[in-house]
Amino acid sequence: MDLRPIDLDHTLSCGQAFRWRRTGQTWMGVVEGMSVRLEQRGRRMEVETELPDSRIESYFRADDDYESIIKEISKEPYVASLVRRFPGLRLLRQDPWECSASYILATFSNIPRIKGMIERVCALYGEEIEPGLHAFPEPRSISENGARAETCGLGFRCQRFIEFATRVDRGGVDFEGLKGSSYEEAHRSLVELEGIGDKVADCIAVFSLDHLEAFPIDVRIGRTLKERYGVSGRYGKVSAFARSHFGPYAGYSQEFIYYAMDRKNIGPG
DNA sequence: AACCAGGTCTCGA
DNA sequence: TCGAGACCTGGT
Repeated sequence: MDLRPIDLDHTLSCGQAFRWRRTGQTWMGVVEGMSVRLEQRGRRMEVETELPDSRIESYFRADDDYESIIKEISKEPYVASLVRRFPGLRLLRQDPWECSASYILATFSNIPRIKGMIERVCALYGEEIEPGLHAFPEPRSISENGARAETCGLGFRCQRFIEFATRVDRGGVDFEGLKGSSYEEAHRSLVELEGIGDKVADCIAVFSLDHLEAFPIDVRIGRTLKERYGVSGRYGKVSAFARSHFGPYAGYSQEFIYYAMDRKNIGPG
């Protein structure tokens, strides 16, 4: 697929999505309930799936003007250096329901465990589309049999997860409306929901609702902002600084920064 | 084998 | 409105 530039390793392992797995040179995942295999080919990728190309292009945000976004966020010197280090890192356009449910589970945990929780939920509730490969479940499967979720090791997130699935199943979350509204409105509506606070709301906004100015601030991003820019304090204040400092595509900047921190802990690659 | 984690909620002041 | 504590438990 001529989606340039794209770097699959950067894009799929930077922490925005939890279910992609790399085996050898192949990345495997599930998009819209269909299995997808991807391989890097220079600055493009090869795609193997039954999903129409248009859906893959949408998932990888091919409609973004990547070059001009990179140019825009590169006005900030630190981000400019990261853009050079990690060319082809792209934001994804995830399904809002899957994204919300996943980030509700991601609360106060760590990535290996988050992946484990999500995989157990998929194995229990999701359709098996290939041997050993499950789709992300529909909200209804969860709401219909919430009790079984207790076997998934979700801890205190379990109740929130079931309640959220039930609400979505009943049409109680208007994702399309949230896409259409402003970032501020979307954020305000999302934090009303049980289990969704400022940070998770921003993850949902930027990773699935096309609000690219959303800038999720977790503890580590927070530390970086304090050390590098001297900003700290309440979420709303730091968030306002980040959106103003990094600009209309702050969400892209955030992903580069987050990935760079992650790399530092693992070691240079 | 302790320790810690992509935060959120609930309290008092 | 704001800051401090509690919080399930899997993965390392």
